[in-house]
Amino acid sequence: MKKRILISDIAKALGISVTTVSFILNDKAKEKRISEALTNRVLAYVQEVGYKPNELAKSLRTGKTKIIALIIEDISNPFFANIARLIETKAYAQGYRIIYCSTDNRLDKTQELIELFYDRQVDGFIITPTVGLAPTIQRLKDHAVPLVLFDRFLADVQTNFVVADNFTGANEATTHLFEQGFERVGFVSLRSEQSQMMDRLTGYSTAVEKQAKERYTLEVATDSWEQDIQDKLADFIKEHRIDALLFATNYLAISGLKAAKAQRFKMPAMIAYDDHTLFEMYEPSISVVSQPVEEIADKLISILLNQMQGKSKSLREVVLPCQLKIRESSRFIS
Amino acid sequence: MKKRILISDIAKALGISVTTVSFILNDKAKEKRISEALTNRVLAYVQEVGYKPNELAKSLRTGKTKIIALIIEDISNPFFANIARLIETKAYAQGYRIIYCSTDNRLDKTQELIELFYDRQVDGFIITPTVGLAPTIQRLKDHAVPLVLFDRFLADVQTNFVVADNFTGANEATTHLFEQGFERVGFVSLRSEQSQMMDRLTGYSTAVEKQAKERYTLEVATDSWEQDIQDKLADFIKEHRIDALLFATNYLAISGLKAAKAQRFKMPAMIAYDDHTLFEMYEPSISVVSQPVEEIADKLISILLNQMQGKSKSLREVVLPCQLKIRESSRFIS
DNA sequence: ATCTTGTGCTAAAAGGATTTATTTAATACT
DNA sequence: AGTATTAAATAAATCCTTTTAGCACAAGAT
Repeated sequence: MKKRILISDIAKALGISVTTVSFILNDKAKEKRISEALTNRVLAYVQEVGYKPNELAKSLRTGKTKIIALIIEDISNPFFANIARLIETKAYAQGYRIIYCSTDNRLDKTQELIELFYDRQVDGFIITPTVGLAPTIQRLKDHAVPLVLFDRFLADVQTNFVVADNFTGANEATTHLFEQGFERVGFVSLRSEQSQMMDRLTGYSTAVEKQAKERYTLEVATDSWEQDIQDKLADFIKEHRIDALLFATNYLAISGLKAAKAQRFKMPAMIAYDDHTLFEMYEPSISVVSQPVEEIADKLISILLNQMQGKSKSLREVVLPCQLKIRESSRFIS
Repeated sequence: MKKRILISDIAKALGISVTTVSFILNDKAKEKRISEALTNRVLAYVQEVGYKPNELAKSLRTGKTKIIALIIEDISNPFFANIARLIETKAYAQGYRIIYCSTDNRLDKTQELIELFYDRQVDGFIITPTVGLAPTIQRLKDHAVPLVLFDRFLADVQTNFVVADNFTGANEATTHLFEQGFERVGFVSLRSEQSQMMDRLTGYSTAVEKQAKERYTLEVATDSWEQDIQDKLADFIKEHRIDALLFATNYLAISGLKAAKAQRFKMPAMIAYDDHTLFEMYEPSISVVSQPVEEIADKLISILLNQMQGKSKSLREVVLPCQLKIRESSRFIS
């Protein structure tokens, strides 16, 4: 268990000053006019003894931590886990590490997490905001902290964000169901004012109106029990004699499938929002509106890096198109 | 964008020394015999101005970061994502944050990550080790870094670990298939020397021998293409006229299902290792050997916390029982 | 001979906390 | 009265870097 080697050890060993070593290690040798001979000697020695600077001390001095905070609804949801994975890879390639936490969409927890990571001086934030988070986000903005929201945005504060075109996604899905010949198309979503949920609802409603059909919506409380959701869903379908359904999230759709299985009723035609291995493999395979996860992750990172490196101060509001993947579950069977 | 308030600001405002404030804030008022009156005055003022210490400076001085590194095969795999979520929650409750990275089971990347996080002075490590990682782990041990492995362990170095009883899990699953009346039970696994894969293979082999039946194994290279895996699987099943299969990982099992779907052959009876939403909902539902994720996460955190808080230096090697969840896919249909 | 300019390097401050060692004042004890 | 003890607080060192400001010397300009 030998002691960590310090920059001062290097300096002492070579009989030069700490400053010089630091300059050389931070690629400022040229700029600071350190001779090439010495530069090479230092580099060689550093290599030889395997010196690595103490990142904490470095961060303390520079104010940069090379850490990005990922504050996300739930890392165990495949949609978020996949994005997390992509973000991680891209950040890593640029020398950034990810520190993350799940919020469960709870405002208090989210606020606390942001505060906490802010105190830890992370270099930037990627956040799926909860309703009511605007003041907290505004504060980050006031402190000029690089940040970008995703999956949803906040109307009350202007920030960078990357979201999918949820209106069009839901609209096209609904229209597709009507075009298939279904008449009583329902919409199941979360009781939430999150922008993505609102947009999906509006997308559905607009499509229904255009077809001059009836609207049937079911809003599930975010903190409901699984069993409760299943019961409500079954009732909803039976009561309104729904013949096709659009689910606003993948887990609601899964609850729907579970309900049908447990209570032995036939699931109407359906489309889910956000793809999932299950939907691809299910019998019948489930049609979905899928978000371009790769592009989302790409945009998130590139916007954030730009902000962090001060290359661009301009606001970036990115809306990416969704893709309607038509599979078997939305087919009309007369 | 006002300036951060420092501990020295507090001291100045109250006309006392920085030392005193620090003692009070670190619950050492009693021990250091700071008068109760002053203690309260300081606490009140700190509360009032909302002072929070700079965590970097704190960490630099104390050597503690309150950060745990989670170095995991792949955060987008539901099995790992679920465990990550549980670990996160438990760590959070104890004031620890998680910094994570996915390794893809690549040795070089894993080594680099460990080195990196070590330099960042994380307080502890939770790692799914790759083959060949023993020297790196040994080095961490030499430096007395708290760590615990999971999902698999390394034979060449003694460390804390938490794994499932993979031998018994695979053994029982295989035996169950024979008991159902299947004759030609195959085993599909990864070409890997990871302990959990070896144990599952041994579990299968032992069960086969006990029944005096034939062994049929297929080992897939870890870096194979999806299409390649599917082709190999289809060939394997046909060539050996397999009537039941045990899959060593959930994603191999999913590849199997995809192959059957794409190439339109009937999937033999099967059991998968590690549960997945898909398996629960699939038609027929897929029997699985499921690992006790909650308990695994519990043990991991409690062992790590114990180590970090110096409560226990003893080695903890935890092996938790798996649960065979019999569903439809392993039923014999004559 | 003096002044600039440029080269190559360094001493010391700064970043913001914790902790060790010490001081001061007050009280208790012969 | 003089000493020992204790309570209450603090100055200064420490953690390990980066960065600012500046020194010493040589070469060229006036």
